[in-house]
Parts: sequence; C-alpha cells; structure tokens
Amino acid sequence: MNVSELPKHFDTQAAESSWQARWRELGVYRYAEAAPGQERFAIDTPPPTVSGSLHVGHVFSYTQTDLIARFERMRGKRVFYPMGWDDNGLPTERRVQNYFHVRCNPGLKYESGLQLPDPADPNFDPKSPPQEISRRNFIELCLRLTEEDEKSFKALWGRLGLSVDWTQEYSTIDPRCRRAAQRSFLDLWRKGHIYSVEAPTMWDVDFQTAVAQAEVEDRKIGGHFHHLRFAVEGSPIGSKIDIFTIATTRPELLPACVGVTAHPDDARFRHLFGKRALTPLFGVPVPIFPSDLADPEKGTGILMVCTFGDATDVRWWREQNLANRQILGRNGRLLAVEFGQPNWPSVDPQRANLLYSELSGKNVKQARRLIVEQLRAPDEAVLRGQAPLEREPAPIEHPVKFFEKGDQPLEFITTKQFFVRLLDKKPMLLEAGDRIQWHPEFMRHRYRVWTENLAFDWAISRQRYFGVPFPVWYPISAAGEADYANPIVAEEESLPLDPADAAPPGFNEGQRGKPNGFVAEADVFDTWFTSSLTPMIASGWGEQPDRFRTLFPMDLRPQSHEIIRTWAFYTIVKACLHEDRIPWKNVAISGWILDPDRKKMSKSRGNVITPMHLLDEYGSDAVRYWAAGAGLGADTAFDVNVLKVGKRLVTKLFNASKFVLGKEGVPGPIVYPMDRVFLLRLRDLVRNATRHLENYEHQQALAETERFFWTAFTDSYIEMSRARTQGTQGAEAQGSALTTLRIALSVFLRLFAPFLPYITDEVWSWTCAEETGCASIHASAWPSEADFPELPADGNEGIFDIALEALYAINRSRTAAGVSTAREIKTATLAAKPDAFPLLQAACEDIRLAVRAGELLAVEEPQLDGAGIEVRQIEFVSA
RNA sequence: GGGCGGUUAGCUCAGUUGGUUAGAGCACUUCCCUUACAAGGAAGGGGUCCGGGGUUCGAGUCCCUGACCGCCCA
Repeated sequence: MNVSELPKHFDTQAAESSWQARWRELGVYRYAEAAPGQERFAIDTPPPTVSGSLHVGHVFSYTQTDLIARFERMRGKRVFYPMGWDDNGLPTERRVQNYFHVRCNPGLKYESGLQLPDPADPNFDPKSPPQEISRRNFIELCLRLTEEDEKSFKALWGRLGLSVDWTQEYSTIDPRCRRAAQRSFLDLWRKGHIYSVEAPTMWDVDFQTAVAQAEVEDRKIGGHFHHLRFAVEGSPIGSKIDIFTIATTRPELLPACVGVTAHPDDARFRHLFGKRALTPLFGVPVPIFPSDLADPEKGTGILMVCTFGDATDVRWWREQNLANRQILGRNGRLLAVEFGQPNWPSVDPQRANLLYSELSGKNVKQARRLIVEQLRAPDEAVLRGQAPLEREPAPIEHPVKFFEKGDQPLEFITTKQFFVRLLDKKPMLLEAGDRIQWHPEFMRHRYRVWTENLAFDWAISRQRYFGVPFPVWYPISAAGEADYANPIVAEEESLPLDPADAAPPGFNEGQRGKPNGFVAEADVFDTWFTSSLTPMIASGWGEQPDRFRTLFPMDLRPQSHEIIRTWAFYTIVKACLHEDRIPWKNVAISGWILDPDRKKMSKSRGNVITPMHLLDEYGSDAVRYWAAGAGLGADTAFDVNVLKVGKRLVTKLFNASKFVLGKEGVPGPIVYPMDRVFLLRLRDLVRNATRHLENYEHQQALAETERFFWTAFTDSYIEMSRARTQGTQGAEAQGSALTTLRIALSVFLRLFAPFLPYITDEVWSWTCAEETGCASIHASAWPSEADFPELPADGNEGIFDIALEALYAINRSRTAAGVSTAREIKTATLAAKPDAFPLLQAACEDIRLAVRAGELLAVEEPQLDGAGIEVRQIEFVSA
C-alpha cells in the first residue's frame, strides 16, 4: 500500500464502525472449543442491570475486563467472553407498572395475545384502576421493555470495542436462566440445603416482599426516644405503686409488647426479674427477664420487647419463648386484633380494644402519632392516674435498617419463606474464598468479614412477579387446607415452568385450588438466586456436560466491590453447594468512578456522566485509555484531561506509523549498534509489560509502554535513525534502521492493541496484516522474544541512555538560545565524565545525525558536576 | 464501635522487594510551523510525600500513633 495516500488525520468514528463490522466478519472474538493442549480463558462477565442507563463507571470497569480478554486472546488462549443482561427484578417491574398501567396478579391465568389499552389513546384514563394481568403476561411486558435497553447497551459495548463473543448472550429471565435457577433449587432441595419456615423475616412494606441480609443497609435517620411508664404487676392496692420507665423509639408497637428486659448486673432493675410488668394503655401482663443484650447505658437501661421491633426482639422472642403478637400487616398497616381473646390478654380488654381501634388500619407513622396522644392521657387502670408518657419525646438520630431499594424502614413480619441454610457452612465458604485469587489482594477481606459476620440464612423467596418462580406446589387436603409443610417440587425434565400455568406431577389442571388438588407457590426467587449462577449458566451447567467441564471453574470474575457480599458471595455458595468447587480462579475488583468532586456517581445525586458524547468527541481508544489508566480496586475521579492525553497518544501512533511505513528502502540485517541497543531495551519493555498484565496490573503495562514509546521511540530513536533511513549513511546502515523501525512498530502496535484496539488494527491493516497473515491484530500473537533477532550483548548497552541525555542537553541549549529545531548546527562539543566518555564517543555519530550537526565533538571532563552530559560549545548555522 | 482502603505538584494520578537529586500528564510560563505529527514539538517554574514518634547507614516506601476522606460491617 502507498502510505503517502493515507489520510492526514485518523477518523475515529469511521474507523470504529468499520472495524466493528470487520471483527464480526472475521469472527475474531468467537469462542472456539479449545484444541487439545490449548489453554482456555473463561470470563464470568457481569450482566449489567438493563433497566437503567450506563454511565462512565460501567465503561470504566468493562474496559478493564476487556483488556484482560484481549491480552489473553493474543497469548493464544481460547477466550470465552460472554455477555449477559440482568433484566429481572424490581426496577423493571416498577417501570412496567407505570408504563403499561398494569399490576401483576399471580393468581390469574396466562392470556395469550393480551390486548392492553394504549396509554397514548386520548380515551385512556390514567386514574382508572390498573389492569390486573397474570405473571406470564407481566413478564412478557417486562421483556418488551428490557429488549430496547439491551439494544442500546449492546450498541455501546460494541462501540467501546468490547471483544465479547455475541453468540454467547443470555439474559437472566430467558428460558435457559430460568431453567438453571429452578434446577439449582431442585438440587439444593434434594441435598437438604433449602428449608421453608414461617418465621419473622425482614420485610419491606412498600414492595411487600421479604429481603435478605445482603440487601439491607443501615441509614441514620431522625427519631424520638419516648419514655413510657410501665407498672409492675401485683403492686398491692393502697401501697406505693412500683413503676419503672422504659425508653423506646417505637411506641406504636406497645400493643405488640411481649416482654421487658434489662442487663442482669443492673442493680436498678435486678429486683424486677421474674416478675411481670403491666403495659400502659393496654394492660397486658408481660414477663421481665434479664439479658446480656440489654445495654444499661442506652435509654433508661430497661426496654420493652415487641413482636417485632428489630432483630434483637426476634432473638429474645425465640430464646425466651415469648408470645407472638404481630400487629403489623404485610402492607405496613396495623392489623385488627382483639384483646381479651387467647394470646391477647389484658387486665382491661374493653379499654384496650377501644384504644386499639383508633390505631387499627393505620400505618406506622400515623399510629405513632396517635398513640403518643393516647400516652399523654392519665392511665387510671394501670398507672393509677399517671400519664404513661413520662416526658416529651426527645429527638435522636439512630441507624435504622432499610431495604437498599426501599424508602420505609424494614419491619420483621412473620411469613412463610424459603431459606438456603448458610450459617452451618461458614468454615467451608471461608476456605473457598481463600482458594480464590483476589485482585487487589485486600478485597479478600471484604469477603472474609462478610462471611464471618453472617447472621441469617439466605432468604431466597420474594413476593414479586418479574422473577423466576419457585417450581413448587402444595397439596390441598380433602378438607380444603393447603399443606405448606409438604411441598411438591417439579421434575427436572419439566423446567422451566411456572406453577401457576403447569400442574404438578400426578395432578391435572382441573385439580388446581380444589380439595385433594393442589395450589401453586406464588413466590419468585431472589434475583441473586439466578445471578449467582452466571458462571454455570454461561458454561452449560446441567445441559452441555463437555462444555461445562472445559469452562468451569472459570478463570476470571470481574466485578465491583460493593457486591462482594452479594454476587461474589452467592456465586461461591452455589458453586460449592452444587459442584463442590470454587466458581473461578481469579476475582478482579474494579474501582468506582467518582465525579470531579470525589462523590460517587448516582442518579439521585444527578452527577452521572454518560459515555456516548465522550466516545464521539475523543474516540473509543481515548476513552479506553482513560479506563486503563487506573488500577484494579482504585476509585478514580473522572477527569476529562486524561481523555485528551489518550487522544493525543492515538494521534501520535497514527503519525509515527505513517513515518515508519512511509520509508522506502530495503530492510536488512541489524548490524548497527544503536539499533541493536534500542531493540534490547524494547525487549525489556515487552518482558515488563507482559509481567504486569499477568499480574493484573494493566495500568503499569500501559504506563511503561506509553512512556517508552514516547521518550525512547518517537522522541529519540526515530530522530537518531532518520538520516540513516534516507540512505545517507549507506545501504547497510539504512537496512538495519528500517528493520529496527518495522520490528519496533509491530511490537508497539501489539503492546497497545488491548488498550487501543481501533488505531492499532487500523495501522496493522496497512502492512502487518498481509506480512503476518493475521487479518486482525487482535488475532495476532502477543509480542515476545520471538519478535527479536539474536541480539548479542557487547557491553555498550549504555549508549542509548547517553544519547538520550545528549539530545536533552542540546535541546536545552537550543531553547536557551531561542533557536528553532529546524536550524541546523554547525558545530557542537559535548562533555562527559570519564566513565561515560567512551559511551558518548560511541553514540556521537547517532547524536550528530539526530540533531543535524555538521560536526560534533566529545570531550572528557573529570571535574564535571552531576552525572549527565553537558554542552560545552554550540554554534548554529546562521538563519 | 470494628474492618478495609486512601491522603504525594494547582488538578488527576504513578512511585514494585527501603537505595542517587520523588515522577508523568493536565494546567501555567517561554520558545518553535520542523517533509510522520500544530489534533505537534522543545524548555522552564512548581513538593514540609497529611501530622507526630520509631526502626535503619538510608524511609514517600517498614513499625507505632493521631487527624481527615471514602467504602464495608455492626
């Protein structure tokens, strides 16, 4: 090809679209089953949540994974690099409900070809009650909506140049994933790791679903300490009544009070243990017991136990065998209860019911406001006329548990839920974590600490719709009662299924909901129950045994650090419980992108930077350069300047390549000392860059390559060899220089290829593709010793650094004299210390040619300050 | 309250097992259109490596301690 016909500038956008098409056409990123003896490298790509938009943080972390994929591919491994979409779950549900104005009713049957009113229709009434549809219809709508998102995500990934094999695509709600999740359930059920129980569970009252420990976060919110007087039961009439004061932030749970406790060593309350207290207003007798868990410093030191205010209440309720008086319903409103009935004792049921009737049906906030008013009134029955509220509520700020996606504090509500038993498996899970390499290493602690502190088994059932259903039914007795203790689980061959549409083995559809028939479980799995299977889904677990054997365990799991406790943890759980193996050998944790003020990017903060305009303005390679500049685990503030630097590097590569390939002449053997020394240094660079990439330190590889390319190659070696390439120093010196330049260019292109896939393939296509027979640089071999001819060492390797110093020294002289680099030098003299002098002499001719001097002398100066080279005399050709 | 990470130039960040005078880019100043490159090049100024102690011949680097920032967990 005629390099002189190449465009003046590199058109990034045109190159990006043409190379994407070319890569597809060549199948460069297609995973091929490894030949015998050939290594494979399997990546458990994080499936992005599709019901949102991508920001530069995603671009950042996905690029870091792609670097590794490209590096390993060039090293000759068969790279398995799939892409999944995480589309099930709450965010999508919410969008579908609003967009189509529907609600899911899992009790309804599927209606094929369901017609929905068009929200754009003028007759459409948005205030009308939402249409109820079956779960399968609802899922179809979710799929319709997520399909669009997936298209735009895919376009962005393509643009960014992710070397994903797009034939290996999945989404977490597709039949394959649903089948895998249900198969996982069956396997764990058979192995006895899953149990279902009716117990107090963390519950979000808005979403009306159970949540797992991993989805819970503490938030500091304002509240009030309410000081309430309780009476001790049995104070003799006429004597001074024995009263104590508890402090609580949740007075509305007073009707659910089932006990009172204080620290066993607390002298103030020791005399009360074993007696019973009477709750104010409701007059409920409850036991007073000692507990180490009560903090004498907190509040008044004595507190009420309710069903259920928090996790400690649950514990006390269990350990002390307390009554269960659940007053909060699943919707977060107070249930109707009747005092005086069994389990609801009261010394004055009539009054208790009167007071409670005001609270019944109210939500927590409303009930709290009302009960505080009730507590201000004198309480004759229990407190002989004193008001239960001892003093005005005192504002405090305290940590409260929230569902990470929710807006209301979590409640503990007694419901039937499925759990995976984990608490007995901590040692095994810790040991598994130790067998995995974590990058950076300190991220191992996050996993370890989470696993050690795990307090609950994994609650896997969710009372939601856009998810994978439990493949479970319950028999109905002749009397019409569902038998939840004896679930019927599906057979593996029938997966995936929705128990609302399919009948269990041995039953027919006509028996649904009838005596001696069956009823379907309505719950779906926690989304992590499916996502925790990604390495198994992608590698064909349970479906393609041969493929599974070669791909599992995978080599690499890339992910971010805030989901170590969920995604990484649950994936390790699943791999251990199903296969008794770790899911991958390496975990690479990418950092977060912070906004320029070092705040985490989030929609709610409104500081999200989207990537498309950056790709348009700077080009994919520049964006990737920015992403590759940060090491794993390092949070980085977004800085548009780094993109500019990347763009400059791309331009420099483009121009330097044009220079090298534009030289005419016949390449010959490397006989010239400076060429040999330069190649030796380049060979060191290859070794270092390779080592850094092997160690998951891509930023080091890039930084060293870039630095050497800029200072040693374009700024110096090219200048030193320029004259020789034109043949002025004879054919042998020219041939040696041309060969060196060609080797260097080919090596540089390949060292940069994982980072800058577009510009490197563009340049590669000019001549290297034909010369090597590799149509794409990304299918070529990573540079190695094999790229270099025999380069015997002769002890003169120092001439390169000396030459560099001499060039800098002369540049300084030029600048000091205010002389253009275009002006030639008539004569100059360089001074070196005796130990450096022979090297300077040896490099003198190369320096002279580089700076275009008529005459260049080297002198020895034992008394020279410092170690460098100094210009002793310089005379420029007159302008 | 516990754990982990961080604090290096105005900004964004490197700095590997301790080892010359602590680096890069951006920004700033000055100069230069030079046959690969003005989408460029050359040069320059700019540092109490968060504070305090310690180990060492020698500490940005190791140890102790304090402050601040971030994250995770209670």
